[in-house]
Amino acid sequence: MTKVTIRHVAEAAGVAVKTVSRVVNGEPNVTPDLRARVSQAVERLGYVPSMAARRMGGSRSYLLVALNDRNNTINNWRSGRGNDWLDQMLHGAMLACEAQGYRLLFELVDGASDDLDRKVVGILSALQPDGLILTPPHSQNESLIQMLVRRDVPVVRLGVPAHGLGIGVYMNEREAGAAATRHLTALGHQRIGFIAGNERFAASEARRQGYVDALEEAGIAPDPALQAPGDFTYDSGTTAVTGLLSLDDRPTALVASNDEMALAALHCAGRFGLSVPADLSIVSFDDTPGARLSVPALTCIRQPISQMAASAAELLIAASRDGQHTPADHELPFSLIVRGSTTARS
Amino acid sequence: MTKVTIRHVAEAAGVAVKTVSRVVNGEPNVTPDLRARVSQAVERLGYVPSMAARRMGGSRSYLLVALNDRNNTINNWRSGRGNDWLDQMLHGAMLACEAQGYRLLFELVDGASDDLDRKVVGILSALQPDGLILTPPHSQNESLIQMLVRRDVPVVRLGVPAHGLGIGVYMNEREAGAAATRHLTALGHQRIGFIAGNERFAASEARRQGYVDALEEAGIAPDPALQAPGDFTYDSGTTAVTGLLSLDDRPTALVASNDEMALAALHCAGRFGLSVPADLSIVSFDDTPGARLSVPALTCIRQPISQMAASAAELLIAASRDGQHTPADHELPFSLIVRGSTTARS
DNA sequence: TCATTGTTTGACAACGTTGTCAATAGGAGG
DNA sequence: CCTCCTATTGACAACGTTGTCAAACAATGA
Repeated sequence: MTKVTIRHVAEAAGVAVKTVSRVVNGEPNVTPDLRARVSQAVERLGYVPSMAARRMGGSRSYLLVALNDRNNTINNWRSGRGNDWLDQMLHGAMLACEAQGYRLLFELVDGASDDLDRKVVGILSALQPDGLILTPPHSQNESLIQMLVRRDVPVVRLGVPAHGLGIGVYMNEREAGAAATRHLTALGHQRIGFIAGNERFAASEARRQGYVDALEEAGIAPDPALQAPGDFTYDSGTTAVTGLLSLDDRPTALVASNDEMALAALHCAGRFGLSVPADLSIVSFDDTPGARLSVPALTCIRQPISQMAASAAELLIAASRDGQHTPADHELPFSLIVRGSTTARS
Repeated sequence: MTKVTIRHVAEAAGVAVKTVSRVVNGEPNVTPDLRARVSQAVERLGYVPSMAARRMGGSRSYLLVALNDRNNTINNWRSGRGNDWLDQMLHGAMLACEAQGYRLLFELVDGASDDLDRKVVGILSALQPDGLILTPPHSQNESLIQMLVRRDVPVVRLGVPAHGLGIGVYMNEREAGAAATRHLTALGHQRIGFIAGNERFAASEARRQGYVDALEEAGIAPDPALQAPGDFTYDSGTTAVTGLLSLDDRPTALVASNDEMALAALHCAGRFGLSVPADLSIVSFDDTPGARLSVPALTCIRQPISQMAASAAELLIAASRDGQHTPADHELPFSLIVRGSTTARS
């Protein structure tokens, strides 16, 4: 009933502790006979190695840390990612960790540059993780990442290309912006408005560029008056949409940079006597639960969040195991989910 | 630039490592002189003790683990708690941990009883946390908790009274159900429907009882026909509401056991030609973002989730520090947030 | 046969901290 | 001034694992 250590297993199996260690870690050079005896003892005693001792004795900690900005998790949708971004991220990363005997520790950080650096170093010193997952907007913090790379900590940057500094796992935001817009041009829309996201996030500008790309593809001249600023919040969506719908030559369709602003657009349209999608088509980004439950449900771009997180974890584990530190970029596919908020131009 | 250990600090300050340990841990019996010298060295070298080594050497791990059911986090609102339950929980618990130099590790578990027990024991062996936070529905799993108590692991049970087994941190669900209902009776409603939650969660039945309590208080005989089953999902809400609104003597108000089913009710009401709140008042539970963004916004009961989580963490830290293991119950207050979905009976 | 190579096994130090206990210093009381 | 007690400091073992290295043994080739 008391704590069972590697020594107990060794004794039970009649071998040296090092042999148990080898078996538990799947190392080579153990005869099948011994391997079986040890495995049986492990099973029978219910032995699970202590992470702390592993970290002390060996060179790995079997721990990954995910850094998230505090403002992104507080219950306010302020980040534009919605609460289930976190949810999916954790789910994806944890499954991948679990499969490889790793654990994920989730940390909240905030604060300005210097303070943040100090905090991250503290986390590194205390936890000594085998790798770090950075989420937006910190995944764009070049100086922070430089510091981490200098310290030889494997780093995955979620949501942005790494461009040689760390490992990037992301979707093509620009292409996604284009896909959203193409969906509308294909439906015959010509006047298409765009509600931008918070500039703090690199994805915001990329999506806007994609929007412009698709318009040009369709031979439509991008009209600056149709591009409204936003910051991912409901209120900013209301402001933006009010402006766009007040134009003399109002748009027949909108691309909103996230679901929340799209919901604002949905409600706002009603105030202008417009019905969605008959008078106004709306495409957005995120595919949050709110987007599925609205009436009509929103056509939107879905990010492969949990796959991105799973890849991130796998890449870090591989990097730490092989002691490699190769920068890399991994682009994952997004998907366009067509629902009731878009229709052909009447 | 390399790893700085307690030995480096000791050397820099010209004292023994044990003295540094004492200063870092705020132990008594160190002269102010030395304390200052050591603190300064710690600061200058940027020393942060290694959690792994602390766990190895000492008796504490400075780590709490929160156990959550996998089905509650997957992006589907299936649990009835909405995604931001997780968000708020993490936020509250982490803040409390941070304030005391602890860390929180979030773990997903699932599976049936035996399997679950084994998994939890594995987590205990690997991580050796100073305490465990259980979320619903596992916080109701008496056999699991008995096992944990037997192993002397401090346990907080979130969302339910502990009744002598572990530490309970919760809100009074029954009273909350009554408060929601009282709000409606006070507005003059007589025919008040109730949409129940998933029976797997103890809160579901408690809320229903509170509903009955409030009706009786108001001298209204509870009508079984007005009580519809549900499981916290949108679809179950639709089914329930369709049934209730199809009654000859249809209710003028509804209590929904969570926001998502309330949103279903909101949409459903439209299909029956009823407008909310003029023809149908709706009160719900959770106060999720969706409840605030709907039109009209939902009147609802708000759980003090992040406070509950913070208390949980604080109680565990105290319990582990004092080596105490006293069962206790802590009830936290809920709040009724009145918004646009309720009005006086016309 | 003997040296050589490779495979399997284990002994032992090391990791960075805290718990224990002994040594020392400083003060109080006689 | 001496003794006793307490406050302060430090030396050292211990925690549970893995890395390193050497020993024992088996297989290979000359």
